Amino acid sequence: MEKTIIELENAAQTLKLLGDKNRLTILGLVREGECCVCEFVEVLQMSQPAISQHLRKLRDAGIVKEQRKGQWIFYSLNTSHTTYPIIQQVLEQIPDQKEKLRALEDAGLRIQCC
Amino acid sequence: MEKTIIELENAAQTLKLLGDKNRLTILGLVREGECCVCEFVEVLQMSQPAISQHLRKLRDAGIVKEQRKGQWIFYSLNTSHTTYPIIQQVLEQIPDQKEKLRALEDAGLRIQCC
DNA sequence: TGCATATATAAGCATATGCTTATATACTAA
DNA sequence: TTAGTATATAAGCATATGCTTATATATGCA
Repeated sequence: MEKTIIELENAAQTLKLLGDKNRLTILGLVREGECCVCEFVEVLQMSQPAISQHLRKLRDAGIVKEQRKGQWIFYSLNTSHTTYPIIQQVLEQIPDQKEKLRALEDAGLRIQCC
Repeated sequence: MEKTIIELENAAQTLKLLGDKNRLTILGLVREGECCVCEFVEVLQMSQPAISQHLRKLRDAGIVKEQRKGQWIFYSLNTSHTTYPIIQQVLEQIPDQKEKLRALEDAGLRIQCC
């Protein structure tokens, strides 16, 4: 398997974005599959604009990509981005967020908007 | 091989520290072996207090450890720290800093103080 | 068309960050 | 003991960051 070396400056910029508890949780969530904004709002218990601003940073950096589906916009990991290997490695070393998504589903909040 | 999961909050704090070009370079350097402060100053072309402050953050977080040898203080990776696996994975994905250390040695600046 | 829902953007503000300069501390050697 | 070298700390400042509230935009549906 060939190794892609990520430029130090790009890596630093990406790591800076990962270095926030809320954004790291967002990435932990999309790791499980695409999520829409209202789900992040619910799981993180943050205001919608705050979530939106975090998502914008992640999207501007190419870490996540968005896809509109009618009324909703879904975010997912951008697996084809240069820094994806770093993201992947980092996410493998933190607790997964499956439980939070399950709780959301149990509360009927996942179906509600997706 | 057993997997150690790093708490999300700890991971975020560590990643925030890695998310700085200069600190990431410092870690790239100590990855090759212990280095003293003056070497960081030389390689990064930054002021001594600026380097010192970066080192303090890394040390306070447990990412690096220090060892005084006479007049000099050497820094190295703290391989026994909880977040070491993350550091290790990240460092494997960025360009190594061997060249810079070699240049330092060629300039006689490595021997000078170590 | 008009209203409700989902999301984005803008402006403002408190706090965090990363440097600078000045100074303190610790060690070495004359 | 005194001077020199290596490093740390403190204070100050400009800029970055992450929220808030208010508002704009886009879509779906009656």
